[in-house]
Amino acid sequence: MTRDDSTAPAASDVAADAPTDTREALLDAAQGLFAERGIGGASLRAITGAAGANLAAVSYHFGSKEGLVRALFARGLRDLNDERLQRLQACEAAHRPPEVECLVRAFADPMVRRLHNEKGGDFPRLVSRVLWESDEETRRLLFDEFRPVVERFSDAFARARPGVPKREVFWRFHFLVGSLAYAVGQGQTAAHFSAGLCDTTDASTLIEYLTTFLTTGWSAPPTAATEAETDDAEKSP
Amino acid sequence: MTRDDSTAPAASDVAADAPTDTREALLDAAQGLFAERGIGGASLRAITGAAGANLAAVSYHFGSKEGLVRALFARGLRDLNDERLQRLQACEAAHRPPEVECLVRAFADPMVRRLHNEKGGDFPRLVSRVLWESDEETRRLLFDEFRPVVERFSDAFARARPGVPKREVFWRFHFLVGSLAYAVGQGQTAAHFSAGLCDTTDASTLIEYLTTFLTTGWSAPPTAATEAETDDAEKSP
DNA sequence: GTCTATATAGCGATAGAC
DNA sequence: GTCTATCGCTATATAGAC
Repeated sequence: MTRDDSTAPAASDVAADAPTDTREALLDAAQGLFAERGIGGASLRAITGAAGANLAAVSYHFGSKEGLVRALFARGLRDLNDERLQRLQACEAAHRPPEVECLVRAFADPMVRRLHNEKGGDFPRLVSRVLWESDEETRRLLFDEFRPVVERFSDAFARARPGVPKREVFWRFHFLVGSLAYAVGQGQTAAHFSAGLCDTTDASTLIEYLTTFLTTGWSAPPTAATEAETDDAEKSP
Repeated sequence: MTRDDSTAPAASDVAADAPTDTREALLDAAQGLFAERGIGGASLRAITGAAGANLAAVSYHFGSKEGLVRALFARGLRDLNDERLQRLQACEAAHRPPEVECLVRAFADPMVRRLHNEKGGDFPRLVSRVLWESDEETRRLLFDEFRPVVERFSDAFARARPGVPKREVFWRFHFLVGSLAYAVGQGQTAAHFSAGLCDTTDASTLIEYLTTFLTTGWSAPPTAATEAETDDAEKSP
């Protein structure tokens, strides 16, 4: 009898190198091309071509282009949302109420750091692009998965700056998102206009500059209202 | 002989109601649809349909879709650039060096105010969208007309904050542009996540909140560098 | 699971009648 | 200046062979 049946594949010629061979390749290629050209601007032909797959593979694995986008958001946001919320909890554990700088870093840092990960480095740019995307339905796909994070952070910022009316807190958070998304998605524009002085590949400097600017912006007292603006704070006019 | 030739159009059946009849209608319709759906997302068929014109009218008046975009940028940026530069000069005349808040308002106010002009109110949204547009060539069309304004303002901000290294000035200006463009182009998103608390139609409040946040952000001292960062200021480390 | 071939639809651009 | 008609191209999606 031969004992080498223990070394034989024994009914399992499972995945060659990845969870599924072409599925991940399609997701990676799509992430890069969507980030570069926008979702409307990257065709399935370009994506399947870059992934070394056949055009019909998208329909097989994801059903449609929208299914591909949805799978992409789900894959990328799971990690990003988790990390942001985890760091938010750390801020809340460290100080009560949490400190603004800690919240700014908790929101911005996971995004900026991912910019230069070898794996999935295009995801922040994709998110940035979709925030401005023309198609309302595509934005909704992202927002549905994003909403819990937005609500938790808005809430934390409101507790960190109890003197600022809720409405202004929302706007400030909106300004923060805009700065971050533009920095992440259009860093090349900064490099362009600054004649190379702004270095897109230097994530550490970018996150420090962002934190300085945004944290200080949050430190501003509430904007004096032209009329009665007594939301839930600032008793005296 | 009939004398009614004097009542005949006599060589001047000039413009019915506008500089050129359909040309302006095409520009207005294109501005609205480009702002709403993006340049790639708005077809010439949709634009000519909205303008009540024929599909071939775009080719006749502008040569191509790109020619239409170019004419749109030229029409809108002429006024916007002029107003921004004029207000910048006013800041420089009032104080030497100019004050940061004056510069922030000079840059942001002309954009926000246009949001609710009956005429051309879609132009700020168009600019915001194109800043993120996939197509590099389209962005270049905008940037070429935008560059003088960017350079003048970067320079003025550098003089207003002489303690901040040039590189950080560029990044801060980049953050400012991102906040402004996102607020202008995606105000509806703020309204959405704030459950209506952020009112997109209230330009006055938006400009005040923006000015508060950005001016305070600019007031931050230079970010402490991890290594020697002696650009042109901050002599002592 | 992966391929070829094709159905269906929309795009920008243009020639030529009026 | 404005229209109709059409060319040439590319898109997504899918049916059916392997």
